[in-house]
Amino acid sequence: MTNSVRVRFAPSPTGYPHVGNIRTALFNWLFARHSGGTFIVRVEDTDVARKVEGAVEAILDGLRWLGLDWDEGPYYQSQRLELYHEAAQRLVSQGDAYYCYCSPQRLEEMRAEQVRRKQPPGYDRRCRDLTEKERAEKEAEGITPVVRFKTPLSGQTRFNDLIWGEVVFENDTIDDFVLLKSDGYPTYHLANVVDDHLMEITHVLRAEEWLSSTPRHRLLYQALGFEPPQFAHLPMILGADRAKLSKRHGAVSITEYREQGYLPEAMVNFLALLGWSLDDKTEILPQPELISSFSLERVSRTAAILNRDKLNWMNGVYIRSLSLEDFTQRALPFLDSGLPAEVKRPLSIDYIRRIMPLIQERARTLAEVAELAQFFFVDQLDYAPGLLIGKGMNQKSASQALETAKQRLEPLEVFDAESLEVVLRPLAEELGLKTGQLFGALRVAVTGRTAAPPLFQTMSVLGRERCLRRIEAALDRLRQGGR
RNA sequence: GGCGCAUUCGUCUAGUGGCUUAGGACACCUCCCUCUCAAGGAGGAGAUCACCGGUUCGAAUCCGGUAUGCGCUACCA
Repeated sequence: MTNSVRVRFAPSPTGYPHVGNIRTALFNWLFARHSGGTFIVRVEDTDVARKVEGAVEAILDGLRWLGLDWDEGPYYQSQRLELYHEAAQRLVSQGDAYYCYCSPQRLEEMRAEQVRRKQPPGYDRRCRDLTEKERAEKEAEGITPVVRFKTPLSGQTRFNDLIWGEVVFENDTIDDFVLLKSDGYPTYHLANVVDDHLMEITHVLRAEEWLSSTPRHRLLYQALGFEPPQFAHLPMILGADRAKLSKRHGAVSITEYREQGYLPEAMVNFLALLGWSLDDKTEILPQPELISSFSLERVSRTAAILNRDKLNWMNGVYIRSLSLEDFTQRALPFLDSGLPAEVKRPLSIDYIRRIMPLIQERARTLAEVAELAQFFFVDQLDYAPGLLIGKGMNQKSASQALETAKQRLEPLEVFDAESLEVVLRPLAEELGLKTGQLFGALRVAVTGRTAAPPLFQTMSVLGRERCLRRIEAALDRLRQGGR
């Protein structure tokens, strides 16, 4: 198959893998998997100054976590420098590029002047038509030049973006951009075009911020005699204030989402729906459905804001869909790191297995599991004594209720949910209380909170001794509170 | 400043000239279920489809202008 799809995810290791980049990777991956094509990872490490240690691993980890497996790469542009040099050289000898000896200072001053005069900033092309003699003089001064592209001074560059339709740019608005920097590294523009050609990329799916650069790339393809790929620019993901995503928007790195207990499957589903939709109602689309239904035609053109509430909801949906064992295994590390230090380690897996059914349907993130289950593990419960006294009750009736309950529970041999219900439900009526009142007092006594999993199941897991001890402690609190 | 692009409930979105009194989801509110919470069920509120003008028998959908926002305008990607 000569015409099969080849796409790439081309991150630059200048920082953490934020959700916008990851969403771009996802769309590339979905597009490749949908069409039976090839997904390639290429690290664009051409900016030596901004390179961040460990960034590549973080990016690759993020992809692996989400299950975005790649078929080729990762390739590193820093290891392919000759290729870019050759291309630049060829462009120079063809007359499509030239050496520029302007100093950074001169460029900066020039730009400042242009801005001051409210003119469009851009290189003034001083070195575009240097004579051999002038060039030789500059070389003699020991200046290492950059290579600039000789952008056509007139005409238009147009292309048909798969998502945005036909886009037209006037060539005279594009300046002579740099292809090769003086440190020998290529700029994004050169490296990107050379590699996309060499790697036979058929579709370039990248963020919208590249739309304005695309005419430069088209011009380069043309000058190099390469067949350009199809372009599809993806809408951006913005922060809640509609500004470009940055650290102050909270979690922006995909690794943070993992740490906060989001499931990769939920993350994939959620991210896929940021800028893409199947129809007017389908929200839950697990990976296989995503792959089979993904299409560029249904990618939207408007920037999206990441809605945490909806992510939380969706993560809850995925958590509930897990098998109990799977959920337990995934929750384990979060329990281990989230439970107070005083709780003895290693945690008992058997005990945890009995707790998790009560937690699974209530957790929206794995990180919440530790908090939701904490009272199952700690020795001392910490709560305000007033919580023991429910609506329509007072200290006396609360004490009496707990005291009586304690007496009835003590002789119980079987301490399962059913037996507990048989004993406690009638007790409420006997005490002249509503079930909510009795159970509420017991719930607080036994869990320290007013919202918890169902009482009988909870008590059953806690066990008779622990329940009795906690009820005793609650009675103590009530007595102290009354002094 | 120049160039490019966008604009439907708070947010994600459906919608490509009549099927639309603009549909769904999250969040919010009410009710049901119920020992609390969660989940689930039933309802509700929430969008003059940015604005102005035009084309048309008919426009969220087509055209023009304005506003706002975003992106690019680096020897960053």
